[in-house]
Amino acid sequence: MQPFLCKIMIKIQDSAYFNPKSIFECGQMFRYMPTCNGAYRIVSAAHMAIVEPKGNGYEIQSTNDNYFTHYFDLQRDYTDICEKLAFNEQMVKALEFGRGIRILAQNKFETLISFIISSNNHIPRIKGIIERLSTALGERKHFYGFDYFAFPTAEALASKSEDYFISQGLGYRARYILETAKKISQGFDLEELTALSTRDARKELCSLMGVGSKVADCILLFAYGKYDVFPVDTWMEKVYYDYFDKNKLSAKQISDYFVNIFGCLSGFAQQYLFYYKREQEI
DNA sequence: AGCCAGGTTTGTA
DNA sequence: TACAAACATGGC
Repeated sequence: MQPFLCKIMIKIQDSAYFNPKSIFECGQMFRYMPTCNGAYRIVSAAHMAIVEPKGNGYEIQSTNDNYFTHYFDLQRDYTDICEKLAFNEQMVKALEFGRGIRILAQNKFETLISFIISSNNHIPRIKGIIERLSTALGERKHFYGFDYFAFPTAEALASKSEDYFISQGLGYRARYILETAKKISQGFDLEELTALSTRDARKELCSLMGVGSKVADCILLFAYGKYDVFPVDTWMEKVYYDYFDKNKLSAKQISDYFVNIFGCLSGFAQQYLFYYKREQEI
């Protein structure tokens, strides 16, 4: 501890487009814990941050300010995005409801594994499984009196057995996690995909066990900053039929329908709609 | 008590 | 290419 040093921290002066509840609970990340008075403790990869209200904005204390400045996508102007996404009445409502959402720039491996776990699964359960794996296999860390566990490395996951992951409640996803962790630890380079087109990067991600088009789109959106994707899950199918059109379409067709409308801002549109719809019906 | 979840894999035509 | 069954688990 160095109590005499002034701790550098991130200050959010204008909270018009920064709301921790919206950011963390909109379904893009799973390692968050609401504490009190609108504050949150979060873990991303090997880093931890504490986000708390201060004055008209927020203060973020973290293990790595550079990491979280990028993570929160703080340089982006969301005023412009929200203006362009106001396509219809339901979009306006979703934008108003989720005003403080920001699409996070998350760790690629953590996002890959987390969204393999997410498939055909409930968010509360996904959170539980991820915390269990992190506690068991992640490096123990310490920050401001809090113990936390880094997200497990590919090597740490690859060193376990399929039965181990079944014992952790992963069900039939146990095999997917093990196979994909092995592939990553054996040299499959997630960073290399950054330079590829969205289409090519998606194809590469889909070559990993447990990654289909929806999970791939979530990884592209939440970890690669590729915003020209529109992940379609059961909630987004409801959004399509309730707010947009009644034509019976496949998930792939629904995704294409929305990308055709929202283009390079599709990922943002999807996230506002997901948060809005799920919070209405949950 | 069943339904369902931020779907993918595998098999079939 | 398109469609359907199988799939483990547990929160609600």
